[in-house]
Amino acid sequence: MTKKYKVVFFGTPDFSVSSLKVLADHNSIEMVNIISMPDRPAGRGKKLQSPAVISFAKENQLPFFQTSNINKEVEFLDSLEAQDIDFFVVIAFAQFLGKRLLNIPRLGAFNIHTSLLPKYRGAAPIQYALLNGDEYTGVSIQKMVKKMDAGDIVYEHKVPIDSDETCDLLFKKLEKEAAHGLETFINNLISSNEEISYKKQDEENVSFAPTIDKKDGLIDPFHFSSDQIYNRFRAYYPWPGTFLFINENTRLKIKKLIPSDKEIAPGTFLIDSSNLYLGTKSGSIQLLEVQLDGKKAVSDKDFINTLKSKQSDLILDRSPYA
RNA sequence: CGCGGGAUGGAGCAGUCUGGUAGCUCGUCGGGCUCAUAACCCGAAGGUCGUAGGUUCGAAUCCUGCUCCCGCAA
Repeated sequence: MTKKYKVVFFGTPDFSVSSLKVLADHNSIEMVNIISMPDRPAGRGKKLQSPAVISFAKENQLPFFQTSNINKEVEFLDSLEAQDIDFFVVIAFAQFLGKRLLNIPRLGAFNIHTSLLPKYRGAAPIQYALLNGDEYTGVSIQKMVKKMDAGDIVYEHKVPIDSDETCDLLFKKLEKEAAHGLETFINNLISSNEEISYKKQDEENVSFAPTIDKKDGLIDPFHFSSDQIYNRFRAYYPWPGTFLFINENTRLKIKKLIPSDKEIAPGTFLIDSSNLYLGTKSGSIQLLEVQLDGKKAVSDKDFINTLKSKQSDLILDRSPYA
């Protein structure tokens, strides 16, 4: 009879579910527990909602545990320590694991990180790859140490980024790649009799990808070129999204845009038949789909129709850049 | 009970505060101009104003219930 590895999973959003599924379906793995954040009020109406990982656990009748700080759950840690856990898998958990926790599993805690470490340590590696216009990113699995995302690498895989790829698409792609990477790593671990090869991270080339702030979604045509804004748009789609203010403090969300060569004065709108452009520091951006608060997203054509019928001008509110 | 915006011809909107024959920019169809056009000119069709009820001589407009959509916040 083959040995069953006792595994504890840590994760929270949709993104974690594919990897959790790999573990749950693996016939050499026993899911000891699934740990996630507490239910939170979310959506319009603020109804309580479970993290995606917990919904999965419930549907599949797997044991789970929810807490806002796992390190403080003393009784729970006691019980884990008593269970001879083989390893942890951590993906998009949104909490740090303290020393005591990291010492529990026999083989270690393995974190799936969606960049090629040591590049983009931190919370938003996928967004930063897009923000910087990178042509590829990847999936790394590192054996966790106390320092964030700084552990030795046990698996890595390069993933190309399409030049027009947006964050939502890249997330989906990397969710699959992450799950595939986890599966590969686990199968190697088992078939090699736990001979894991570790690669140290090159501390010279570390970079960070800190949490995205909502107000970073403001488009700044005075300081950024059309390509930079386009990268920002791709990185922040759909969250937090990119936006700017028109007329007087009216927020205009940009749902779709592409860079353009048209040279227009920075911060100036140009309506050319049914196309809408905004001049940037270099080149311009063409707005293809926009949305006003409380309204549905509309095409450039529809937006222009309304402006024409109201005979109102479209001017950029410059106050956010002052 | 988290806060707020919206529903008007096929599309996007104005009109609602201060009730009185429904308008704009497009699209569609027909005609004209043109070598030609997604351009320009002329004309036409198309709406019981989300839904149910109430107030009124009269409701898109005021009041109440309901349904659906969206932004914020998480």
